[in-house]
Amino acid sequence: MTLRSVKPQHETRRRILDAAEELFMQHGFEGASMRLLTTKAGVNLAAVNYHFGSKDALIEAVFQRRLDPMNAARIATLDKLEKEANGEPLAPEAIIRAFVGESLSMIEDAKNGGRNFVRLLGRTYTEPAKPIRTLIGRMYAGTMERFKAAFARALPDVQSNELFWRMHFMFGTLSYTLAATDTVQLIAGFKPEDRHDSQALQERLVQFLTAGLVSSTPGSSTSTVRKAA
Amino acid sequence: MTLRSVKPQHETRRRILDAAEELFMQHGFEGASMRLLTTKAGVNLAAVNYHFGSKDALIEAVFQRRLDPMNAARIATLDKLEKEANGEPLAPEAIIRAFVGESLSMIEDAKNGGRNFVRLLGRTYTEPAKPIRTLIGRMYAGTMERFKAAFARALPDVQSNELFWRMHFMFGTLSYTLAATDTVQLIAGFKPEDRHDSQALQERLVQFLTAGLVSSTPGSSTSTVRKAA
DNA sequence: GTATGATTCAAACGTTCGTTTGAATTACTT
DNA sequence: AAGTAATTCAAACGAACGTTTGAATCATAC
Repeated sequence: MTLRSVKPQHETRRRILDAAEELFMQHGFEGASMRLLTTKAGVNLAAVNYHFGSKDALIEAVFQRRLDPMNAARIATLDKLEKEANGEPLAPEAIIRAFVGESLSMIEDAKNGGRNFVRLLGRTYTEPAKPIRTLIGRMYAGTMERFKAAFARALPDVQSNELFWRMHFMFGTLSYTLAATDTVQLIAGFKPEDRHDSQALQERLVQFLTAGLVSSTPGSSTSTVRKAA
Repeated sequence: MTLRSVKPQHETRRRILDAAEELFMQHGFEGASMRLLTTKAGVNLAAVNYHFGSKDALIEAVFQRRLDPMNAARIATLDKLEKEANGEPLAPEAIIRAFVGESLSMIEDAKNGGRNFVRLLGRTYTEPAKPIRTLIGRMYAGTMERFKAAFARALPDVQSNELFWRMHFMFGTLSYTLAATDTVQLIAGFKPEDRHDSQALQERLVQFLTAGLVSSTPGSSTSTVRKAA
């Protein structure tokens, strides 16, 4: 009847995706069972298989929903910056900001579940299961090539394999920051009020990453911090 | 008979620990089943419960075996450096080197399974299961306090909460580098020959981290890279 | 050699897993 | 209102999970 209000076509799908996002983040892919998941979503146990086919397909759908738009936004930002620059190479910091900003802004999006997803994403970079790694790699491939090219223009005196490693480090720092489980709280006395201030976090992160990415190559240039005490 | 040679007291325990180390790294804690694990170790299915009590206790034992000596070595290195410095604060790079060197040297230890463990460790930092996070946090607590104090002396003009975040970033970069699953290969065109050159990797990593850790605070000092294009 | 404790073994325990089934219900078209 | 497709539902499926059991085997002391 009219009691159950609007049923926007595929509400069940959305409910499942939201619940999966949160539970995969909290318990991992194997730890979040179908029964726990469907109960939290308020749907029947068989709904996942009906709408997605299998649990693996659900995992893929969870990433599809967020990752494709997120990477599209990253590339759009980069395109816009390069257009504004009129052929000049971008500042490394601007490129870094284009890459991490899209993730970090989702942290504040607690209402729409963006926070859940971004933490899930951070954890997934170190996921052992091969199909999931393949999935993530496939979804990121184009974006990574695009950003590597931008960095190569911005940092012409950093060699290609050197740049590869620095992007690797950048990726690691970001993913760990996103995942930010309570491990860090237990390890180093976490200050919860900082965590939600994504603007301050972004400034700290961008500063840290920029310094690391633009640092002079050890073997080449003049002043390095080496030598030490 | 004399056919089976020396049986050094607890060989079964060691075989189980080695197999667990590798399989936990490859498949995760839940993904590596007892049957798979005991088969690889060449022991009976019940051996884990007999020698360790439960699968959870085995997980804990896997970390105990490597983590305690590793952190002890980190602190010993730091003690030695500070003793040599005669009260002078250490160079930040030296502290970083003391921290990451102990992990990276294990990468080359393929024979004794050190590589397996260090990759397992990398992925465990983002492990969702609460008992495991608690375990890791407990095992790291003392070491982190010790290193935070050393960094605080080396970087007197970096505020405490600022320092916390930079150490957080450092931790993330290291753990991701250690985990270094094939994700990175799929994402960015991995060069396998680099991965095993742990010496070159350490130089790159130390350089990246040092630059990030000593970078000037945005709000305070004069020259920052900000502004950008 | 025989007794004692430690370890290994094959088999089974109960539980939970992801998935499937076929009927019941809902939504939509004519 | 009748008919058709889409969705939901309770129930069950076989498989795999971690763990337990009790007898068999081993090592070691007397």
